[in-house]
Amino acid sequence: MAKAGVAVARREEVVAGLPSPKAGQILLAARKVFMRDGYGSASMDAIAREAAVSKATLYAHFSGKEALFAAVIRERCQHLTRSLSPAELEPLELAEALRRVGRHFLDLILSPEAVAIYRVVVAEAPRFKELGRVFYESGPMQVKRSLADYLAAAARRGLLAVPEPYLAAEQFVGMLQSHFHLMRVLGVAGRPSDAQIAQAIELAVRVLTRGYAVG
Amino acid sequence: MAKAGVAVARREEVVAGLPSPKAGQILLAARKVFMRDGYGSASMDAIAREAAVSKATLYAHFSGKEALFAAVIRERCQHLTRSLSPAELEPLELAEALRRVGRHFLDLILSPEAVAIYRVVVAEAPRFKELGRVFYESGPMQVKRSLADYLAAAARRGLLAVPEPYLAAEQFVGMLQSHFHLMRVLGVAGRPSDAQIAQAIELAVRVLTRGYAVG
DNA sequence: GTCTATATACAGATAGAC
DNA sequence: GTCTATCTGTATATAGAC
Repeated sequence: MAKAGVAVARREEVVAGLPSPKAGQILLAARKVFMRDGYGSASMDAIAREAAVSKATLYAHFSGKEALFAAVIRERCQHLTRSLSPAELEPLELAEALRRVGRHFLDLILSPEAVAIYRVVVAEAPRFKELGRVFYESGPMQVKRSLADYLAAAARRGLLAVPEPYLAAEQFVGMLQSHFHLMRVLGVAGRPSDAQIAQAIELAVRVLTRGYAVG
Repeated sequence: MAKAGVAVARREEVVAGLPSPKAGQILLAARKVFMRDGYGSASMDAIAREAAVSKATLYAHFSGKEALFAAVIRERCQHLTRSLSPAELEPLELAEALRRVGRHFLDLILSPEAVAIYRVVVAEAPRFKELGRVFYESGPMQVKRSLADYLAAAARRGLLAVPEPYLAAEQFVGMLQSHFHLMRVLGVAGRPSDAQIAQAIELAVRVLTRGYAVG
C-alpha cells in the first residue's frame, strides 16, 4: 500500500480547525509519512506526493520541514488527549474505578497511533525539546493527574492510605505499562489480547490496593 | 564539540573483539553519530569524518549504512548487559534485595548511553525488526528474569505469596521505570536526584512487599 | 586496505508562469 | 495559491590509483 504510484487526494479523515482544505490534506499526509518513516528519513517530496500537491504549495502553507513536523505532533497530541472525567469514576467501587482507569490508559498508549507518535517524539526529543513536553503533558501527565485526584479522594474517604497520590498514580500506570508498552514500541510483540490486558489490570489493582491498604 | 573540524583518531574507548583496529574506530564513530543524530539523519560522511577514515575504508569494513547500524546496536546491547547474580541477592533481607535490584535497574536504564540507544532502537524498530528483539532480550528481559527467579525463591521460603513471579517482576520494574524513564527519554527532565531515586525505590518496595504479603 | 575523486540520486527549498 | 522546473547541497555508494 502507498507504493510509489500516482498519488490521489485522500478524504478518509479531516483535520479540523484549519483555514484551507489544502492545509488539512498536507497535515494529514505529513502525519502519515512522518509516522511511517520518522523525521530524518521522511522527505518533503514524499509528503507532497502523499498530499497530492506540489512542493511549492507545501511550502506556501508551512515554512519548512521542522515547522510541519511540529504542527503534526501538536495536532496529534491534542487529538489523543481524552481524559476520564472524575464524574465517571466517583460512583464506582474502588477496584472497579481502578480497572476503568487502567483499561482507558492501556487503550490509549497501545493504539497504533499512540505508538507511532511515541516513536517519533522519542527519537526527535533531543532536537525538538518542546515537543517532548507537549507530548508528556497532553498524554501521560493528564492520566496520572486525574488518577492522583481520584486516589486522594479515596484516601479522604478512608478507603486507602496514600501519602503521595501522584506517586501512587505513577506506580499504577507504571505497572500496567511495563507489561506491554515496551514490547510494543520495540516491535517485539503486537497488541496484547484482551485476556492478557485483563490479567495485568487485575494484578495491578490487587497490588496497589493491598500496597496502600489502610491500617 | 565535534564541530565540522578536522577529525582526529580517538582512543578513548576500545571496542573489543574486532579483527582490525580501524573497524573499532569506525564502530565507535558510528555509535557516536547514530546516537546523536538518529539513523535517518546520520550520514556516512559524518561517520567517516568522526572515525578519521575515508568513506571507501568505511565501506571496506561494512557493507552499508544498515549493516553498520545493526553492528552498532548489537555491540552496545551486548555491552550494556550486566545482570545481578543470584549469589549477590541471596544473603540479603527481602526489602534490601529489592532495593539493590531497583537501584541496579534504574542505574542501567537512566544512563545516557542506555537512553540514547533506547531512542534509536525505538525509532527504527519498524524497519529493523530484529534489533528491537535484541535490545529487549539483552536488557529488560534479563533484569526481569533474574528478579523473577529471586521472587520465586522468596515465595518458596514463605516470605511472599507470588503466584506469577515474572509478572510481579514486571510490576516492580514498571513502578520504578514509570517515575523517571519516560520524562528522561522525552527530554522533559534530566537525570533524577539520588533522593528522588531512593524515594521511588522505597515506595516500590513497600507496595510490592505489601501487595504480595503472605496471608 | 586505504586513499582521492567521482558517479548518481535525491534532499530541502525557491523562481517564475498562470 | 498552485503549478512546473530548477537551484544547490548532500546523500549513499563506488572506481581506480597507490
